[in-house]
Amino acid sequence: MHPDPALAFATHDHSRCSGAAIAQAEILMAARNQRLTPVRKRTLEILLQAHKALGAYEVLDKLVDDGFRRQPPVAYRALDFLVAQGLAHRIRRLNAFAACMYPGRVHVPAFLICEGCQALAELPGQAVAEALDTAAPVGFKIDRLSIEAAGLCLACRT
Amino acid sequence: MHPDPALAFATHDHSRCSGAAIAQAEILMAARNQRLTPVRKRTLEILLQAHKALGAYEVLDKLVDDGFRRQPPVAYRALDFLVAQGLAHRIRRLNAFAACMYPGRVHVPAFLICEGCQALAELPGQAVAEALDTAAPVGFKIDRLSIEAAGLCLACRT
DNA sequence: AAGAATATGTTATAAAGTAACAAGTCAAGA
DNA sequence: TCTTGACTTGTTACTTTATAACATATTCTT
Ligand SMILES: [Zn+2]
Ligand SMILES: [Zn+2]
Ligand SMILES: [Zn+2]
Ligand SMILES: [Zn+2]
Repeated sequence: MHPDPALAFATHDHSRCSGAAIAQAEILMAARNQRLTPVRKRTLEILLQAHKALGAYEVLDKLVDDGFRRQPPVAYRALDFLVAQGLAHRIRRLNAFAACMYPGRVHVPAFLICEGCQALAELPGQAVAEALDTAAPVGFKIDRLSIEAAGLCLACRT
Repeated sequence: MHPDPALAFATHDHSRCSGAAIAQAEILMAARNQRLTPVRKRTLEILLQAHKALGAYEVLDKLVDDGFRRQPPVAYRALDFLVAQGLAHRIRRLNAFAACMYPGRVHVPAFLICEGCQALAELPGQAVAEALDTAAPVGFKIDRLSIEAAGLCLACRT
């Protein structure tokens, strides 16, 4: 994943994308009295370093490389924690997870998924959410919103 | 599912909702030289008569009552056909399916899911899609879009 | 009637996600 | 310091969701 949606589909030095995010997550979790334990931290790193959304079992495979056991709850617990804390999002179209690009900030995530290169971009979807609120019947109160678009990025179309 | 989103969360005579839709599907499939075979037709009826989105295995259970065999491909094939023809939509948040309320018409479906009563409403999401297109990076071409909101309808909030 | 395309029957398996309970860790209060 | 309670992890087993693969049947075209 990439902090700048415009760069998500462009080649770039990706290693720098994830460095600061971990540090920020540490601060955020300390402020909330939540524990960013080794599995959780490593899971977040794995998501941050990926160029795409990762399935729980893909994450699990990478956790195994770090000495954790290959058992689904290991991955799901860590992922569920990250999602609950807003450090990651679930991408339902893909049965997958991705690190949040705006951790600690109130936002409505919207995702663009390139079906050519699998790259994923998270956009601020506030305007999208407002358009939906306008269209919704009076009285319906939206709690959680998934906005997921599949398509082709500029590079993959040419 | 309900033709009028405003009525989706209100009690009403539901049997009338599905009657015309089947006839329209027949016409539409004939026009496209597609075959609305017995399983497919029955599957569509099942979706139309439900007050909520149905999982493939829920559909399968109902197909069994009609004499079809309880084998996953039976349900998935029929559902996949309906989705491909735009007669049904897949609701990814729920791993479920729902009959389309605007079959044969070009539209961007947006869904409201009540977590109290499980009722589902399909709204025209064109405005929502335009808001997302505006927010997307230049060059990204959206093919398919999922807009799914979970929340509480008026009745379930009170 | 023959051949091609489409649809269905059937078996088996893959992929994704969760329940349940035991055991360990940690930090606050007695 | 010891105890207690909350949280976290280890582990087994299982449920739910979805698809691959191949045989058979039906329908459409020539
Ligand atoms: Zn986010
Ligand atoms: Zn691409
Ligand atoms: Zn529709
Ligand atoms: Zn409701």
